[in-house]
Amino acid sequence: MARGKIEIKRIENSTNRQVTYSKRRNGLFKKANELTVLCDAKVSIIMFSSTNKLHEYLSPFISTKQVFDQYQNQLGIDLWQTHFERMQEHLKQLKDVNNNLRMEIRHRMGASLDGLSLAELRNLEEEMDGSLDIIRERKRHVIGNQIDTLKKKVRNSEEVNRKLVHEFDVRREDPHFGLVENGGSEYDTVFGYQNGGGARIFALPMQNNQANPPPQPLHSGGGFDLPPFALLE
Amino acid sequence: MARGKIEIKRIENSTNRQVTYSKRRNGLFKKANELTVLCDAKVSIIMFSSTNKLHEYLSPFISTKQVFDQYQNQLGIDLWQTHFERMQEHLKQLKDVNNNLRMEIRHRMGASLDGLSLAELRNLEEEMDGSLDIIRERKRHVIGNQIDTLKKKVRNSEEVNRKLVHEFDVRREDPHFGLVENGGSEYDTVFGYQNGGGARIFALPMQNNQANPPPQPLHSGGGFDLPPFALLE
DNA sequence: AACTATTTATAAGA
DNA sequence: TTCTTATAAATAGTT
Repeated sequence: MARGKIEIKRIENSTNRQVTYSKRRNGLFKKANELTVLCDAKVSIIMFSSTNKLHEYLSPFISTKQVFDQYQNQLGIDLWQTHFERMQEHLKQLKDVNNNLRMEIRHRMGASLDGLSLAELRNLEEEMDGSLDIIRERKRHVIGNQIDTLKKKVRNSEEVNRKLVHEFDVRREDPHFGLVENGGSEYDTVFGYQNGGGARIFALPMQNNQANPPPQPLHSGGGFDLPPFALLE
Repeated sequence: MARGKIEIKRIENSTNRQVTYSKRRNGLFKKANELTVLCDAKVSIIMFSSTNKLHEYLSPFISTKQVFDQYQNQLGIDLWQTHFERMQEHLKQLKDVNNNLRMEIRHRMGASLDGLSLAELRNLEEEMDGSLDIIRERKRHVIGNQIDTLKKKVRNSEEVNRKLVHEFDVRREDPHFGLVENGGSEYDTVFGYQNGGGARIFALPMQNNQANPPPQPLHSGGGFDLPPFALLE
C-alpha cells in the first residue's frame, strides 16, 4: 500500500515475508488497540508466523482464559468436551469397580446376601472356610515366632543368671577370686552375647577391680553393692 | 483518519461507537486476512463489542481449538489446569480407595497376610468366623426354602395323582362316568394349577381311552392320548 | 450503505 | 531492525 500496489498472495521471498509480517503485525495490533479504546471492545488476537512464532494481542483488563470461556459460552460449545468426557467416563468406571469391591466385601462380611443364589452362597462359604484356615495357620505361625523369641530371651536370662550365681558362689568360697586374671573375660563373653543378641542390657555386676586392695575388701566395697540382678530397659 | 483526525479514546455517542466498531472490525479482519495470505501466518481474532456481541476471524485451514492448543503449548501453560488437576486428584483418590478395598479382600481371602500384626490377624479371624456363621445360616435358610418349595410340588403332584387314580377307579366301576358334564372341569383345575405355579408340565397319566370304544365316545378326541406318567422338562 | 477528504498504513529503498 | 517516503488503503464525517 505504498510505493506500489501489491497483490494479496503469499510473499515468496522469505526475508520480505518476515519483514512484512512484522510490520503488518504491528499495524494489526495497533488497530486492535484503537478498536478496544474507541469502541470499548474486548479483542484477543493470537497469531503464529510461518515459522510458528507466537504473537498475541489482548485488550487490557481481561485474560485470555476469560476470552475463551466467554467464546465457548456464547457458541455453546466446549472444545475440551471430549477430554473431560473421557475423564468422567474413567471416573465412573472407577466408581463402579469401587462399588463392586465394596459389595464383595459386604458379602464376605455376611451382609447383603439376599441377592446370592444357593450356588454362590456355597462358593462363598467354601472359599471363606479355606481363607479362614490360611489365616489361622498364619496366626499360629506368628504366635509360634513370638513364643520362640520369648523362649530365647528366657534362655538368655537363665544363662546370665546361672553365671552370676556361679560367680557369687566362687567368690564366697574364694575371697581371692577377683585376682585371677581370667575371671573378667568370662563376663565379657556374656556381655557380648547380651548386646549382640539385641536383648536387654544387663547391669554388670563387675566390681571395680582397680580398687583391688588388701585381703578381701572386695565384698565390702565391691560391685555387689549394686542392686542385684537388675534388668535395665 | 479521514475528514478530520480523531483522538483515540472511547466514543461516547453510542451509535457512533457502534458504527465505528463495525467499520474497524471489518478493517481489522481484512488486515488479518491479508496478513494470513501474504505471510503464510495463522491468525485468530476473537472480539466482543461493548454490548458483548461476539465476532471472530480465523485463518483458513485451522480450527480455534488448534490455535488454542498451540497457544497453550508454546506458553507452557494450561488455562484449565486447575480444573483438570481436581479431576486427576479425584481419580487418584478413587484409585487409592480401590487399592485399599482390594487389599481388604485379599486379606479376607487369606492372601498378603505378612503385613498384619497378631492383633489384626485375630480380629480378622474372629470377624470372618462370625461372617461365616451368618453365611451358613443364610445358606441353610435358602436350602430350607427350596425344600419347602419342593415339598409343595410333591404334595401337589400327589394330589393330582390321587385324583387321577380316583377317576380311574370311578371309571372302572362306572363305565358311563364320562357322560357326566362336570367331569372335565375338575381336570382343568388341576391343569391350571400346575402351569400357573411355574412347575413342571405334567403329562397326564390318562391311559389311551380311545381304545375304550363304543360305550364312551367323548374321550376319544380328548387330551388323554399322552404317554403315561412322563415328566417333561 | 455510499461517498470522499483526509489520515493512516505500509512497500520499497536506504 | 529502523527510518524515509511515495503511495495505497482505511476511515470519520457527511449524505
